[in-house]
Amino acid sequence: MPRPGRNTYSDQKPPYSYISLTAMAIQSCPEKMLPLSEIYKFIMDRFPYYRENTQRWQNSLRHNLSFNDCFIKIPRRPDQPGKGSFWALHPSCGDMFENGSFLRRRKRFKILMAAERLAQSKQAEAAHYLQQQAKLRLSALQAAAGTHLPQMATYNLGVSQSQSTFKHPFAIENIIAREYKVPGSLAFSTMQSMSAGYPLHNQLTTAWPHMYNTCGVLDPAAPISMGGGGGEYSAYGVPIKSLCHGGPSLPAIPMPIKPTPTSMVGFSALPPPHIHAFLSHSPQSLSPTSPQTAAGSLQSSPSTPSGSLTNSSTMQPVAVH
DNA sequence: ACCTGTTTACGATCTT
DNA sequence: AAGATCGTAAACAGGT
Repeated sequence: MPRPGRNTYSDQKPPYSYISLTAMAIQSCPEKMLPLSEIYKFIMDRFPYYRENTQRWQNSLRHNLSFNDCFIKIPRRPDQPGKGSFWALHPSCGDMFENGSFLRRRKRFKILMAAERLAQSKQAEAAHYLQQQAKLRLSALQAAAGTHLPQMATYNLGVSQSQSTFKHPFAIENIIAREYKVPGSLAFSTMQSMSAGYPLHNQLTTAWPHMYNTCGVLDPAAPISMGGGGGEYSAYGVPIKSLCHGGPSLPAIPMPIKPTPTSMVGFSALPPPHIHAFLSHSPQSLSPTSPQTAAGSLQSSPSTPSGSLTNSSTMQPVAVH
Protein backbone atom coordinates (compact mmCIF):
# COMPACT_ATOMS: atom_id res chain seq x y z
CA MET A 1 0.00 0.00 0.00
CA PRO A 2 1.50 3.32 -0.98
CA ARG A 3 2.09 5.70 1.82
CA PRO A 4 0.57 9.03 1.07
CA GLY A 5 2.37 12.25 1.11
CA ARG A 6 1.02 15.12 3.05
CA ASN A 7 -1.94 15.66 0.81
CA THR A 8 -1.62 13.24 -1.98
CA TYR A 9 -0.36 9.90 -3.05
CA SER A 10 2.35 11.52 -5.04
CA ASP A 11 2.57 9.82 -8.38
CA GLN A 12 1.58 6.43 -7.17
CA LYS A 13 -1.79 5.03 -7.83
CA PRO A 14 -4.02 5.75 -4.87
CA PRO A 15 -5.44 2.72 -3.11
CA TYR A 16 -8.97 3.64 -4.00
CA SER A 17 -11.28 2.29 -6.58
CA TYR A 18 -12.94 4.59 -9.02
CA ILE A 19 -16.11 4.18 -7.07
CA SER A 20 -14.37 5.39 -3.95
CA LEU A 21 -12.74 8.26 -5.72
CA THR A 22 -15.98 9.33 -7.27
CA ALA A 23 -17.80 9.07 -3.99
CA MET A 24 -15.10 11.13 -2.32
CA ALA A 25 -15.50 13.82 -4.91
CA ILE A 26 -19.23 13.91 -4.54
CA GLN A 27 -18.99 13.94 -0.79
CA SER A 28 -16.50 16.75 -0.82
CA CYS A 29 -18.88 19.33 -2.10
CA PRO A 30 -21.64 20.81 0.04
CA GLU A 31 -24.32 20.02 -2.49
CA LYS A 32 -23.31 16.37 -2.51
CA MET A 33 -23.52 16.26 -6.22
CA LEU A 34 -21.05 17.12 -8.93
CA PRO A 35 -20.89 17.23 -12.67
CA LEU A 36 -18.53 14.83 -14.34
CA SER A 37 -15.98 17.49 -15.09
CA GLU A 38 -15.80 18.45 -11.43
CA ILE A 39 -15.32 14.86 -10.43
CA TYR A 40 -12.41 14.68 -12.84
CA LYS A 41 -11.04 17.86 -11.41
CA PHE A 42 -11.34 16.71 -7.83
CA ILE A 43 -9.45 13.55 -8.55
CA MET A 44 -6.74 15.20 -10.55
CA ASP A 45 -6.29 17.91 -7.96
CA ARG A 46 -5.66 15.44 -5.21
CA PHE A 47 -4.07 12.54 -6.95
CA PRO A 48 -1.29 13.39 -9.36
CA TYR A 49 -1.39 9.87 -10.61
CA TYR A 50 -4.58 10.74 -12.39
CA ARG A 51 -3.12 13.70 -14.18
CA GLU A 52 -1.82 11.34 -16.77
CA ASN A 53 -3.58 8.95 -19.06
CA THR A 54 -6.72 10.92 -18.54
CA GLN A 55 -8.45 9.25 -21.44
CA ARG A 56 -8.07 5.87 -19.88
CA TRP A 57 -9.19 6.46 -16.32
CA GLN A 58 -11.87 8.93 -17.23
CA ASN A 59 -13.43 6.38 -19.47
CA SER A 60 -13.31 3.91 -16.63
CA LEU A 61 -14.81 6.41 -14.30
CA ARG A 62 -17.67 7.18 -16.65
CA HIS A 63 -18.23 3.49 -16.98
CA ASN A 64 -18.47 3.20 -13.22
CA LEU A 65 -20.89 6.06 -12.95
CA SER A 66 -23.24 4.51 -15.42
CA PHE A 67 -22.79 0.95 -14.40
CA ASN A 68 -23.08 1.20 -10.66
CA ASP A 69 -26.41 1.81 -9.08
CA CYS A 70 -24.78 3.62 -6.22
CA PHE A 71 -24.45 6.65 -8.44
CA ILE A 72 -27.46 8.55 -9.53
CA LYS A 73 -27.71 11.11 -12.22
CA ILE A 74 -29.42 14.35 -11.48
CA PRO A 75 -30.23 16.47 -14.48
CA ARG A 76 -29.47 20.12 -14.46
CA ARG A 77 -32.30 22.47 -13.93
CA PRO A 78 -32.83 25.17 -16.49
CA ASP A 79 -31.20 27.64 -14.16
CA GLN A 80 -28.10 25.48 -13.91
CA PRO A 81 -26.60 25.73 -17.36
CA GLY A 82 -23.66 23.58 -18.20
CA LYS A 83 -22.64 20.35 -19.73
CA GLY A 84 -23.76 17.03 -18.52
CA SER A 85 -25.74 16.11 -15.46
CA PHE A 86 -24.89 16.12 -11.82
CA TRP A 87 -23.90 12.92 -10.15
CA ALA A 88 -24.78 12.03 -6.59
CA LEU A 89 -24.61 9.05 -4.33
CA HIS A 90 -27.65 6.94 -3.87
CA PRO A 91 -29.09 7.40 -0.37
CA SER A 92 -28.65 3.74 0.47
CA CYS A 93 -25.28 3.16 -1.03
CA GLY A 94 -23.17 3.82 1.99
CA ASP A 95 -22.77 0.33 3.22
CA MET A 96 -20.74 -0.90 0.33
CA PHE A 97 -17.28 -1.12 1.70
CA GLU A 98 -15.77 -3.34 4.25
CA ASN A 99 -12.43 -4.95 4.86
CA GLY A 100 -10.97 -1.51 5.39
CA SER A 101 -10.17 -1.38 1.76
CA PHE A 102 -11.56 1.05 -0.69
CA LEU A 103 -10.17 -1.01 -3.47
CA ARG A 104 -12.83 -3.60 -3.18
CA ARG A 105 -16.33 -3.40 -1.92
CA ARG A 106 -17.87 -5.88 0.40
CA LYS A 107 -20.82 -6.06 -1.86
CA ARG A 108 -22.06 -4.34 -4.86
CA PHE A 109 -24.81 -1.84 -4.42
CA LYS A 110 -27.67 -2.98 -6.53
CA ILE A 111 -31.21 -1.91 -6.98
CA LEU A 112 -33.68 -4.62 -6.27
CA MET A 113 -36.10 -5.86 -8.82
CA ALA A 114 -39.75 -6.27 -8.06
CA ALA A 115 -39.61 -9.98 -7.27
CA GLU A 116 -36.80 -9.52 -4.84
CA ARG A 117 -38.63 -6.72 -3.17
CA LEU A 118 -41.67 -8.89 -2.82
CA ALA A 119 -39.64 -11.56 -1.11
CA GLN A 120 -38.19 -8.91 1.12
CA SER A 121 -41.52 -7.51 2.09
CA LYS A 122 -42.58 -10.95 3.20
CA GLN A 123 -39.51 -11.21 5.34
CA ALA A 124 -40.28 -7.80 6.69
CA GLU A 125 -43.75 -8.90 7.64
CA ALA A 126 -42.33 -11.86 9.45
CA ALA A 127 -39.84 -9.65 11.18
CA HIS A 128 -42.52 -7.25 12.20
CA TYR A 129 -44.59 -10.07 13.55
CA LEU A 130 -41.69 -11.37 15.59
CA GLN A 131 -41.00 -7.92 16.94
CA GLN A 132 -44.61 -7.52 17.97
CA GLN A 133 -44.51 -10.87 19.69
CA ALA A 134 -41.37 -9.89 21.50
CA LYS A 135 -42.97 -6.65 22.61
CA LEU A 136 -45.98 -8.48 23.90
CA ARG A 137 -43.87 -10.90 25.83
CA LEU A 138 -41.84 -8.07 27.23
CA SER A 139 -44.97 -6.26 28.34
CA ALA A 140 -46.30 -9.39 29.89
CA LEU A 141 -43.07 -9.91 31.73
CA GLN A 142 -43.09 -6.34 32.96
CA ALA A 143 -46.65 -6.61 34.11
CA ALA A 144 -46.03 -9.90 35.83
CA ALA A 145 -42.86 -8.78 37.52
CA GLY A 146 -44.16 -5.39 38.35
CA THR A 147 -40.85 -3.97 37.33
CA HIS A 148 -39.66 -1.78 34.58
CA LEU A 149 -37.34 -3.77 32.48
CA PRO A 150 -34.89 -1.81 30.46
CA GLN A 151 -36.11 -0.93 27.07
CA MET A 152 -34.65 -2.84 24.27
CA ALA A 153 -32.48 -0.65 22.18
CA THR A 154 -34.36 -1.74 19.13
CA TYR A 155 -37.42 0.02 20.34
CA ASN A 156 -35.67 3.09 21.42
CA LEU A 157 -34.93 4.69 18.16
CA GLY A 158 -33.81 8.22 18.47
CA VAL A 159 -33.87 9.92 15.15
CA SER A 160 -31.86 13.01 15.64
CA GLN A 161 -28.91 11.54 17.39
CA SER A 162 -26.87 10.43 14.49
CA GLN A 163 -27.61 13.27 12.20
CA SER A 164 -25.55 16.04 13.61
CA THR A 165 -22.41 14.18 14.48
CA PHE A 166 -22.05 11.56 11.89
CA LYS A 167 -20.09 12.10 8.76
CA HIS A 168 -20.62 10.03 5.73
CA PRO A 169 -17.81 7.53 5.35
CA PHE A 170 -17.04 8.88 1.94
CA ALA A 171 -16.47 12.30 3.39
CA ILE A 172 -12.97 13.10 2.45
CA GLU A 173 -11.79 13.47 6.00
CA ASN A 174 -13.19 10.12 6.84
CA ILE A 175 -11.33 8.49 4.06
CA ILE A 176 -8.05 10.22 3.75
CA ALA A 177 -7.41 11.99 7.00
CA ARG A 178 -7.50 8.76 8.91
CA GLU A 179 -5.76 6.69 6.36
CA TYR A 180 -2.49 5.23 7.54
CA LYS A 181 -2.73 6.86 10.90
CA VAL A 182 -2.00 3.60 12.57
CA PRO A 183 -0.80 1.21 9.95
CA GLY A 184 -2.63 -2.00 10.18
CA SER A 185 -5.26 -0.86 12.58
CA LEU A 186 -6.51 2.22 10.95
CA ALA A 187 -8.00 0.36 8.12
CA PHE A 188 -10.13 -1.33 10.66
CA SER A 189 -11.25 1.95 12.07
CA THR A 190 -12.16 3.11 8.67
CA MET A 191 -14.02 -0.07 8.10
CA GLN A 192 -16.15 0.63 11.09
CA SER A 193 -17.05 3.91 9.66
CA MET A 194 -17.72 2.52 6.27
CA SER A 195 -19.84 -0.36 7.32
CA ALA A 196 -21.97 1.57 9.69
CA GLY A 197 -25.08 3.33 8.66
CA TYR A 198 -25.18 6.99 7.94
CA PRO A 199 -27.78 9.62 7.54
CA LEU A 200 -27.39 9.93 3.86
CA HIS A 201 -30.75 11.55 3.65
CA ASN A 202 -29.06 14.70 4.77
CA GLN A 203 -27.11 14.96 1.62
CA LEU A 204 -29.92 13.82 -0.54
CA THR A 205 -32.29 16.31 0.89
CA THR A 206 -29.72 18.77 -0.26
CA ALA A 207 -29.28 17.20 -3.61
CA TRP A 208 -32.91 16.55 -4.31
CA PRO A 209 -35.08 17.46 -1.37
CA HIS A 210 -38.16 16.86 -3.40
CA MET A 211 -37.58 13.13 -3.32
CA TYR A 212 -37.76 12.93 0.43
CA ASN A 213 -40.77 12.59 2.57
CA THR A 214 -41.06 14.06 6.00
CA CYS A 215 -39.02 11.28 7.51
CA GLY A 216 -36.10 12.15 5.35
CA VAL A 217 -36.40 8.90 3.54
CA LEU A 218 -36.35 8.42 -0.12
CA ASP A 219 -39.97 8.19 -0.89
CA PRO A 220 -40.89 5.47 -3.32
CA ALA A 221 -44.24 7.06 -3.68
CA ALA A 222 -42.80 10.42 -4.47
CA PRO A 223 -44.37 12.12 -7.40
CA ILE A 224 -43.22 10.32 -10.42
CA SER A 225 -44.44 11.10 -13.76
CA MET A 226 -45.51 14.37 -15.04
CA GLY A 227 -47.00 14.43 -18.40
CA GLY A 228 -46.02 16.82 -21.03
CA GLY A 229 -42.36 17.39 -20.69
CA GLY A 230 -41.25 14.22 -22.37
CA GLY A 231 -42.75 11.66 -20.07
CA GLU A 232 -39.71 10.23 -18.43
CA TYR A 233 -39.19 12.95 -15.90
CA SER A 234 -40.58 13.11 -12.46
CA ALA A 235 -42.60 16.04 -11.38
CA TYR A 236 -39.42 17.66 -10.17
CA GLY A 237 -37.33 17.23 -13.20
CA VAL A 238 -35.58 14.11 -12.06
CA PRO A 239 -35.64 11.43 -14.68
CA ILE A 240 -37.13 8.25 -13.40
CA LYS A 241 -34.34 6.17 -14.79
CA SER A 242 -31.87 8.25 -12.94
CA LEU A 243 -33.54 7.55 -9.67
CA CYS A 244 -33.85 3.88 -10.28
CA HIS A 245 -31.56 2.42 -12.77
CA GLY A 246 -33.31 0.35 -15.32
CA GLY A 247 -36.42 -0.30 -13.40
CA PRO A 248 -39.48 1.02 -11.71
CA SER A 249 -39.13 3.75 -9.22
CA LEU A 250 -38.25 1.68 -6.22
CA PRO A 251 -35.93 2.37 -3.38
CA ALA A 252 -32.62 0.69 -3.79
CA ILE A 253 -31.25 -1.62 -1.20
CA PRO A 254 -27.70 -2.78 -0.89
CA MET A 255 -27.54 -6.46 -1.53
CA PRO A 256 -25.09 -8.46 0.46
CA ILE A 257 -23.66 -11.47 -1.15
CA LYS A 258 -24.72 -13.53 1.79
CA PRO A 259 -27.09 -12.90 4.62
CA THR A 260 -25.30 -11.96 7.77
CA PRO A 261 -26.18 -13.24 11.22
CA THR A 262 -27.82 -10.00 12.19
CA SER A 263 -29.78 -9.72 9.03
CA MET A 264 -30.94 -13.27 9.40
CA VAL A 265 -32.76 -12.36 12.53
CA GLY A 266 -35.45 -10.83 10.49
CA PHE A 267 -34.55 -7.24 10.01
CA SER A 268 -34.85 -7.69 6.36
CA ALA A 269 -36.89 -4.62 5.87
CA LEU A 270 -34.43 -1.89 5.34
CA PRO A 271 -35.03 0.67 8.00
CA PRO A 272 -35.08 4.26 7.01
CA PRO A 273 -31.53 5.53 6.79
CA HIS A 274 -31.68 7.53 9.98
CA ILE A 275 -32.97 4.58 11.92
CA HIS A 276 -30.53 2.32 10.27
CA ALA A 277 -27.81 4.71 11.25
CA PHE A 278 -28.91 4.62 14.80
CA LEU A 279 -29.16 0.88 14.86
CA SER A 280 -25.74 0.56 13.43
CA HIS A 281 -23.94 2.75 15.89
CA SER A 282 -22.75 2.19 19.30
CA PRO A 283 -22.64 5.48 21.16
CA GLN A 284 -18.89 5.57 20.96
CA SER A 285 -18.88 5.34 17.24
CA LEU A 286 -21.02 8.32 16.64
CA SER A 287 -18.20 10.78 16.51
CA PRO A 288 -15.56 9.16 14.45
CA THR A 289 -13.64 12.24 13.57
CA SER A 290 -12.15 15.18 15.27
CA PRO A 291 -14.15 18.33 14.88
CA GLN A 292 -13.30 19.62 11.50
CA THR A 293 -15.33 20.68 8.61
CA ALA A 294 -16.35 18.13 6.12
CA ALA A 295 -15.27 19.77 2.93
CA GLY A 296 -11.77 20.93 2.52
CA SER A 297 -10.31 19.16 5.46
CA LEU A 298 -7.94 17.40 3.15
CA GLN A 299 -6.27 20.58 2.20
CA SER A 300 -6.47 22.29 5.53
CA SER A 301 -5.29 19.65 7.92
CA PRO A 302 -4.56 16.42 6.21
CA SER A 303 -2.42 15.11 8.97
CA THR A 304 -4.75 16.00 11.74
CA PRO A 305 -5.17 12.89 13.81
CA SER A 306 -8.73 11.95 14.17
CA GLY A 307 -10.42 9.83 16.70
CA SER A 308 -10.55 6.24 15.78
CA LEU A 309 -13.76 4.41 15.84
CA THR A 310 -14.44 1.92 18.44
CA ASN A 311 -15.34 -1.53 17.52
CA SER A 312 -19.01 -2.05 17.16
CA SER A 313 -20.94 -4.76 15.58
CA THR A 314 -22.53 -3.62 12.45
CA MET A 315 -25.95 -4.39 11.30
CA GLN A 316 -26.24 -5.31 7.72
CA PRO A 317 -29.07 -3.51 6.10
CA VAL A 318 -30.84 -6.32 4.43
CA ALA A 319 -30.73 -9.94 3.59
CA VAL A 320 -31.58 -11.13 0.20
CA HIS A 321 -31.39 -14.59 -1.27
C1' DA B 1 -15.00 17.98 -32.74
C1' DC B 2 -15.45 17.15 -28.27
C1' DC B 3 -17.81 15.84 -24.13
C1' DT B 4 -21.02 13.01 -21.78
C1' DG B 5 -23.32 8.82 -20.96
C1' DT B 6 -24.47 3.84 -21.89
C1' DT B 7 -23.35 -0.63 -22.84
C1' DT B 8 -20.68 -4.79 -23.80
C1' DA B 9 -16.72 -7.49 -23.34
C1' DC B 10 -12.74 -9.43 -21.27
C1' DG B 11 -9.02 -10.37 -18.13
C1' DA B 12 -7.17 -9.81 -13.42
C1' DT B 13 -7.82 -10.17 -8.72
C1' DC B 14 -10.11 -11.20 -4.63
C1' DT B 15 -13.52 -13.69 -1.70
C1' DT B 16 -16.18 -17.55 -0.42
C1' DA C 1 -13.60 -23.60 -8.47
C1' DA C 2 -17.09 -20.31 -8.75
C1' DG C 3 -18.68 -15.98 -8.23
C1' DA C 4 -18.05 -11.06 -7.35
C1' DT C 5 -15.64 -6.97 -8.09
C1' DC C 6 -12.56 -4.05 -10.53
C1' DG C 7 -10.05 -1.92 -14.41
C1' DT C 8 -9.76 -1.22 -19.09
C1' DA C 9 -10.99 -0.92 -23.92
C1' DA C 10 -14.14 0.05 -27.23
C1' DA C 11 -18.33 1.07 -29.80
C1' DC C 12 -22.03 3.92 -30.04
C1' DA C 13 -25.51 7.66 -29.37
C1' DG C 14 -26.79 12.17 -28.12
C1' DG C 15 -25.81 16.85 -26.82
C1' DT C 16 -23.18 21.24 -27.09
